[in-house]
Amino acid sequence: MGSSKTHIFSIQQNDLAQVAKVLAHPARIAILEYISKQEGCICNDLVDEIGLAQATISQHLNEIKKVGLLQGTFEGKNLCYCIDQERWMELQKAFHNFFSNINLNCC
Amino acid sequence: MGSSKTHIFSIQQNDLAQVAKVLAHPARIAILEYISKQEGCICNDLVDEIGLAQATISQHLNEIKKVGLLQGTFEGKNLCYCIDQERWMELQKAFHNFFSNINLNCC
DNA sequence: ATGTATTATCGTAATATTGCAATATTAAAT
DNA sequence: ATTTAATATTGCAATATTACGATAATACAT
Repeated sequence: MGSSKTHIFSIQQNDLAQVAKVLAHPARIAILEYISKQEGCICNDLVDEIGLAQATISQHLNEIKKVGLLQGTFEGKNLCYCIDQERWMELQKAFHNFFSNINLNCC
Repeated sequence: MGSSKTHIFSIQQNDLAQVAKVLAHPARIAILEYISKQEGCICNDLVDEIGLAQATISQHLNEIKKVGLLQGTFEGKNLCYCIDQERWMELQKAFHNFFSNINLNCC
């Protein structure tokens, strides 16, 4: 074996896990934090800022994009990555619900 | 290579990523949800409930335990796993801060 | 002490992730 | 059309994760 048995879990459980997986790497946390600090974002800045190879940064950006957290628009010759506000708040709510709905009165 | 370059990131970034990693598997989401629904929790119930082998469940529980989210106390002959309230709320706050501190006014 | 039930650990195989160099693609400028 | 700069893709190696059967350890009951 080795692959996750996703089919035995609910869509909600798989979705939350998938989003958490994107946040489960410090480089992607750092990328999201850095993008949010800028007014815009040129990807090459990220390579200097984060300290990973350009190819690696590009792959991480792709992972973030895959869960819908990035919007990319062109600005001159440079690609400008932005955080998708609507999706961001959706995930914020999903995590909030997960943490809130857990019943802690045990033992 | 293949291993994460954790040393180039901040402690905060690594910590949040590590916790997210625990939530990055539907089985662990399901386990946490199930434990919270019970008044107590006998691990064997989990095997029936989740649908993974006993060894696999035990490993997942260990991952959850490693980030301090579980308290285990003995109750008769069965081990009773409980969610650690303090740690839970700490993580809730960490995620809340992460989502809140991101500045979305871009592009 | 022995048997039974529950949980943990070990060993192993399959798959996924991480990272980078090399190369390709893309867009703008000359 | 060529050159230049930025980003994406490919191919590969190293490491991590997921899963399970087999086995060990633990706790309780007899």
